[in-house]
Amino acid sequence: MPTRRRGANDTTTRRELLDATARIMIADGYAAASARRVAAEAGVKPALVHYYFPTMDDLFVAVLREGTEGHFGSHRRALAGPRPLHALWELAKDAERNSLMVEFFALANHRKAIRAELVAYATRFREVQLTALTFILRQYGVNIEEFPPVAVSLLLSTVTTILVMESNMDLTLGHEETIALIERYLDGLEPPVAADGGA
Amino acid sequence: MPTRRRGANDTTTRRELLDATARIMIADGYAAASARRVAAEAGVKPALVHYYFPTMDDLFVAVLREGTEGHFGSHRRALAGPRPLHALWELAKDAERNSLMVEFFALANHRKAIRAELVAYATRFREVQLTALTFILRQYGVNIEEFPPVAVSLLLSTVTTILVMESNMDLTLGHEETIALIERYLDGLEPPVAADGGA
DNA sequence: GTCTATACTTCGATAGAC
DNA sequence: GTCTATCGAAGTATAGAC
Repeated sequence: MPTRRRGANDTTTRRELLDATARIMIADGYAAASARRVAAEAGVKPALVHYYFPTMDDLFVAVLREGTEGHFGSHRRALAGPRPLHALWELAKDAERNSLMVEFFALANHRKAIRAELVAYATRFREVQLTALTFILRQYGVNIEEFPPVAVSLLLSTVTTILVMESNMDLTLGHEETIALIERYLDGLEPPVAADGGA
Repeated sequence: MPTRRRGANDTTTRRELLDATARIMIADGYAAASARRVAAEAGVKPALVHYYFPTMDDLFVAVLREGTEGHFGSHRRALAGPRPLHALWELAKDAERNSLMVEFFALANHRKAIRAELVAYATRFREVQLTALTFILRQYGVNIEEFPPVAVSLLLSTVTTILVMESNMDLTLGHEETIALIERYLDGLEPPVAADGGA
């Protein structure tokens, strides 16, 4: 189901509206991303926002959906490298992406269209990561009864999301220690020298 | 520094305004907690909201601050019982409280007064829990170089916050497994039979 | 495709009667 | 302490000219 819109999909103006929206959401929160503000940030007039995106929900859904595509690509590349667990962790730590996702979580709390899109995305993402982690953890000899891949997937993204939420308000007490704890654990599973083949 | 207000502190109307605000925030998000809506929920007229709380920020700060007091009490009681780690975990899982705190996190992203209050609260809370956990983990024979209490504190509240955020939008993939993983770990440290005294 | 102009809604906040 | 009435700002969205 494509995003509802009037304007063509590959216009540069459309692209700039999407980028402007994401920038504003990251910098000042979703509440600041009004049609007027988005238009100003993109250098056009407010009515043009509604030309490309009939409602603001359509705009937010498009930002989420099209940002998501790029993220799945990064995820695939992370898994293809020599230390996939570390690469996943680095990807999960991305501050801008996490800030944006936190805004979408907040938005989804009271906007049905966005909630549906976010749930679809998050479910698909966790399923993809689940498949990959099942393979990786097994390869590293982890007891996957004890550490179910789906739980590991959730923990990875969970912790980084909160760390970013807190950092955004200069609340960093305990962050360093938590990151070090997790990275010690990852180093234990997946040492710097690339371990390929069986456990 | 007391909350800025005009009306007296112990009025039942004032109390009802605070409760109404919290209920609305939990049910429909902070954006739904307008002066008009809060007044309707409390059964009074909108102007009265501004009589007790000159600005909406004053209202939100009061909800946060006065809800916080009760939470510190629950926390103290949790620590006094026979299985403090499990009690802390159960407390952290409280869905309503987490929903409310998620709303405050979102609010804090673009409201300075609320950010300041939230940071003060979260810092104080983590410090209190740090002191308690340092004692408890040492008692249980945990290597606190490897598992710094401040990191354990952060992990406990982090995971439950995200689980509630996700549950609120019916996204529960992996939740069961993650909770089971953590509870297995807690059971290992703090078995059902009350272990008092040294490691 | 982009603009001007504007209708309509909802919000926070205040003045002043009771 | 609570109400009625209202102001001004900001938001979404649309109509219609260019």
